[in-house]
Amino acid sequence: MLPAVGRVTLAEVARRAGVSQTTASFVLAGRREEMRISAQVEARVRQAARETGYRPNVVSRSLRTGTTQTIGFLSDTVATTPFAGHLIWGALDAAREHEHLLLIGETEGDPELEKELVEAMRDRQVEGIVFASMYTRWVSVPKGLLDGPSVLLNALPTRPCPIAAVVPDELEAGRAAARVLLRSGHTSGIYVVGVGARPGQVPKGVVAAVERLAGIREVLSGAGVELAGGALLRDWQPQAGYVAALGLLKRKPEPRAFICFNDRLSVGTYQALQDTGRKVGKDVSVVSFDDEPVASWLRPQLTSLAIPHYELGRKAVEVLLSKPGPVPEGTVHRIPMPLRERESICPVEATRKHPLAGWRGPRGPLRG
Amino acid sequence: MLPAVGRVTLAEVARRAGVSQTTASFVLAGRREEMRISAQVEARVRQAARETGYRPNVVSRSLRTGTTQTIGFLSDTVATTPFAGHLIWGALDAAREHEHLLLIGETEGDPELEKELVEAMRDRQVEGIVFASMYTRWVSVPKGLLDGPSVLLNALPTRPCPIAAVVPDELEAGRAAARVLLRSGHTSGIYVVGVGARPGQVPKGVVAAVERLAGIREVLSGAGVELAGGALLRDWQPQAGYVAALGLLKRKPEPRAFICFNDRLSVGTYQALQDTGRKVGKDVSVVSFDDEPVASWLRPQLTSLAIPHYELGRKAVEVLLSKPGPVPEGTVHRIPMPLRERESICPVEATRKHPLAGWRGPRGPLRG
DNA sequence: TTGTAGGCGTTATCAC
DNA sequence: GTGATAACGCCTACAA
Repeated sequence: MLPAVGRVTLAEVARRAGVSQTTASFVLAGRREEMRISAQVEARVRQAARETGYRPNVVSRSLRTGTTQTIGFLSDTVATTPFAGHLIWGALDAAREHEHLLLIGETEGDPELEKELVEAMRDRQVEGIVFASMYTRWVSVPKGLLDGPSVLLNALPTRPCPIAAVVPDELEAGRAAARVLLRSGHTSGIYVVGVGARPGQVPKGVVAAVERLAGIREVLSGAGVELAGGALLRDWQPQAGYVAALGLLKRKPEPRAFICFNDRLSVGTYQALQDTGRKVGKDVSVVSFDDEPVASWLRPQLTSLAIPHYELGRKAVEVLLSKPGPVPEGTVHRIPMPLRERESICPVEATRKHPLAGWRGPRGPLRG
Repeated sequence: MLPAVGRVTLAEVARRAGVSQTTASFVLAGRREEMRISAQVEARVRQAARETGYRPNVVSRSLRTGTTQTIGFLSDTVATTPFAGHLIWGALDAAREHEHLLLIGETEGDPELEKELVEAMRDRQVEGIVFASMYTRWVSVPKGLLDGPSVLLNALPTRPCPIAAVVPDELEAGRAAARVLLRSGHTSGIYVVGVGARPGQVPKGVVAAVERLAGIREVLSGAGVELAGGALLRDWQPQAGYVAALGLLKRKPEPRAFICFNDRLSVGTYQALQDTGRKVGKDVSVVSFDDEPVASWLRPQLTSLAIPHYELGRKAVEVLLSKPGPVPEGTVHRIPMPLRERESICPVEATRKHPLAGWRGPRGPLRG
């Protein structure tokens, strides 16, 4: 029944140092000066602590002070997306900088489980909860989350609520993708893979789809360019991308550029391009999102807008730990998505200054 | 200074129910019968608890009982390998089945950090610590890990110590890889990518390399077959695999099968094969290890021996929670690595019964 | 400058 | 059957 067998308590340290528990406590809390405790006594206490290998029992301290130095990290799934670990990694790093540890839980999107785990964490007196999604989406804030400090990570609340959210800046990423193509001279034959060409033609509930498309359309139309078409896909996996790309390749105007809404779709698109005898980065440009590891494994290497998982995780914890109070409804922190420029974009013609200048149709001078 | 603002305590419940705290405690602990408390009183207590939304404070309970219902999960890195999340996932599931939560930490392989985090976890009175590595390797058990219950996950201790280990059965996986090739008629021109053909020609410290190679050689030599060669690589990434495979393709006997020591090497090998005009699954077989997602994205899909991350994570927690005591030195639980048969193996000739029967040289009848 | 004592919310021992 | 009362280990107001 003895808890933590073998651990030495503060009382024991005090006894060995020949002082009261209070004195020992003050010394070890670094409040010697403040409490005007003699240096001699301090030395004795510290020595006793060292000799016995004393470590404060955080549980009892928590009970007394109400601060557990622990925060909860609750996500829908920690497993399925390869780079999701970086979310946790960032959170972990930020937490450690504040001398906190992370309690994690996985909800699998089950509201019942969500509630249960939120409670299990609050029962353990966590100082706050990060509620994370592995891909950016709208979530209904689970019961009990609002009972204490919390922050949404990679997720937006379906209904306005007084809790901050941290998400990638998908809108700006969409703009960046469009700019990459414009910069390299593309003005027609641009197709999107994963969503349709019109607003609203997106898989349900996927924030990234909506915002990326909006960013793309905004920049494109700003340059007087229109999307030639697209393929709305619910399943953003290579196989679906392959089939979709194959279909788009039969359309007119002939595709000169694909904006794939994630790297897996790009994998399929590459295969379709290869099967139809086209060369990525020469005949056709591909720009993608997410920057999973596979992006740099592909040949030619894929240009992609990276999801800043690590930074997202960090930021969430920092927001949580900095202002534990309620926050104006709709507070959203957007983290930039860095552009990783690689080899999947057709080279810019040196003399081409304006997006439209020098354009000579779908089969330009680059391919003779 | 009030901890957990707004939480109702047991005392409050007892007051509302008009009973003593003791009685309330017994009722809510389900010990009514044992304590011979009237059903009426029980009802009153339960109602009060329900009305107030009472939840026991786990921290104070922990202080009293010494059981925190929390275990620590410490790993070298949670982020870099895509499927590592499944380790955590398995651990999480097993933990939840025992009503435990997981406290996680990342050491980045830094011994100082390891020690710190082990202590931080023990300070929080975790009931045990899973010390995990993201790829199977030998680790020196960090200071303090042996001070309480613990288990090694995906790791083996460099020196014998009284702590159980849970690892994938790499030896058997090596055997399985070899059997796959023998079964399909390969008896020469078999090359390994990632390690050399001889025992000991492996990257330092990589358990998987040693054991997989041993398993392969055992089965092969049992069938009177020799490895034709290999390429010892320290960096098991696609680029290295590409270069290595290109090199091996110039060797004699001409390669008919590659055993790639992970899927990333297979990605590079596929590219080399393609660049030299060979077809995987027709001219050349490829069998691989790990079964990362990319294995099924490749065309043709890659046959690979999967690392059972989920099962590993589960098992570790189960071992930890089932026997919290010291364990005979050298206790190792080996989890089978399932073979995922896909399309990268040359089809077996229907009439071929024995591995050696019907073999007609490196360019057999399959390719005319 | 140091020590005494009370309390954080539970659980558990023992009287009544 | 029920209710004081004493821990668990730590922090801190207050007394000395």
